[in-house]
Amino acid sequence: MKNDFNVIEFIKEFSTNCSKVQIKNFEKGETITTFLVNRNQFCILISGTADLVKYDYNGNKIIAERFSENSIFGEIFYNINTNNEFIVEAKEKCKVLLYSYDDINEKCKSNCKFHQTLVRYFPDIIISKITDLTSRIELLSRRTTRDKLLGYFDLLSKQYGKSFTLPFSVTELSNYLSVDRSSMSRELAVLKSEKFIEQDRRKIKLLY
Amino acid sequence: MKNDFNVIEFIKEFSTNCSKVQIKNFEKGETITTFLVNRNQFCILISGTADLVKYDYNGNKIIAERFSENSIFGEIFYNINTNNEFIVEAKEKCKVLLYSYDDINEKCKSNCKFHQTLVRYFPDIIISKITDLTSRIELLSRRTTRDKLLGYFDLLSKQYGKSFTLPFSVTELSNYLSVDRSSMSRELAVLKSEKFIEQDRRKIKLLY
DNA sequence: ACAAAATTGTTGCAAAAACAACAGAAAAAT
DNA sequence: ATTTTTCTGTTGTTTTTGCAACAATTTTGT
Repeated sequence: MKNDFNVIEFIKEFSTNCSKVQIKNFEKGETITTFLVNRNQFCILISGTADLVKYDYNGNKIIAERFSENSIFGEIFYNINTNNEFIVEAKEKCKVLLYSYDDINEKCKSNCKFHQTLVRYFPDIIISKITDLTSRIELLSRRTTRDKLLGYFDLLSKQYGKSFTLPFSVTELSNYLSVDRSSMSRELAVLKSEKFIEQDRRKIKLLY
Repeated sequence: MKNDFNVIEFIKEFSTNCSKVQIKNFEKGETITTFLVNRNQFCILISGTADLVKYDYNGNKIIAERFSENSIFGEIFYNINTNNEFIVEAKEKCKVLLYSYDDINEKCKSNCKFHQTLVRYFPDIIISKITDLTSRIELLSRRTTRDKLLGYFDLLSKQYGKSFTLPFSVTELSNYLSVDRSSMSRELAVLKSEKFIEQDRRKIKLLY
């Protein structure tokens, strides 16, 4: 029940005339939304890839989260108190569902299929998001670049096995792990020289 | 609706004879639960303080999250795939509600008040958890100890103003920010010498 | 009230990460 | 097809962090 639910199916079901839903398309590089004012926006990425990014005062880019098909995001999940400007950037063509979330139980006038399905599955959708965030916290709490890399490779290997292609470019990965790119590159070189991994750009093979 | 909801009230309302709910007490230092097997446990901290902790292979303690009254936690929020052992430790006397979560819509036989309320408010409860986790990610993604400290002080000052008492001991704070205690202590000394803050143990005053 | 244990602040030193600059490779744009 | 831009790997240098050890203070336990 929890894992075989496909948001896409859910999207297909909703009646497109639901007054509280908008579907928008974005081109690569466009800003999908910013987390500045509290519009209670709740979004589902129907297709494409997007990043939740922030720039610190040094100009370092931080990729706080990466969204892919079926990911959920939006202002409702973000504490607007902080004075950090987050931006959701489309990495490629994206189709996004935008929903104005006030209360899960507040439906549109017609109580359409979309709302019925949303109420039914929202808890599960959102629990899996928490799961993701918890893993992310575990990763970021690691102290060394090496541990972050190995921890991240671990997560990927659970899904794809010993050989996989990073969902990030090397530069983006460093932003995702919140470390300096060249330092990370140096650490990758060490891991290679120690025969822990093979790596060529995005292609990684774990040798342990 | 979202923010004035009090889980305690919700607890008071539920009929204690709900077959899917357990209430347990824990003494300081006791392990409330571990995230090792997938029992789909969902917990609410009714009173007390507890930490979600992990120890890395160097013996460094990591406080992944701190729970206080009304916090929710449990295995359902944790990706059991990772080979990291997390423990929820009681920091003081704790009263905990344990609920076996299969599906939010699967109620007990009597469809008691607890289940009615849970279904009604679960989305809001859980959204506020995501908000907390997102802030935490922002904090951990900061690269320097100084930025982490200032970022954390920022969060606290939003709530308490320029003067406040840390909810952590200095040692615990370093575990929470995932930095070395002595390094953090050194950085605090620098912030003091630069007249950015005043600090004496848990007492902090921001001078900016 | 006293002893034991834990916490705190400090410092020297070693290790790691950030910063900066550069050349070659790949990707994107025209 | 060619130019421009971005990405990648590398390395020297500086800065920051981690580690270790210690004394002083505070908290805890008996």
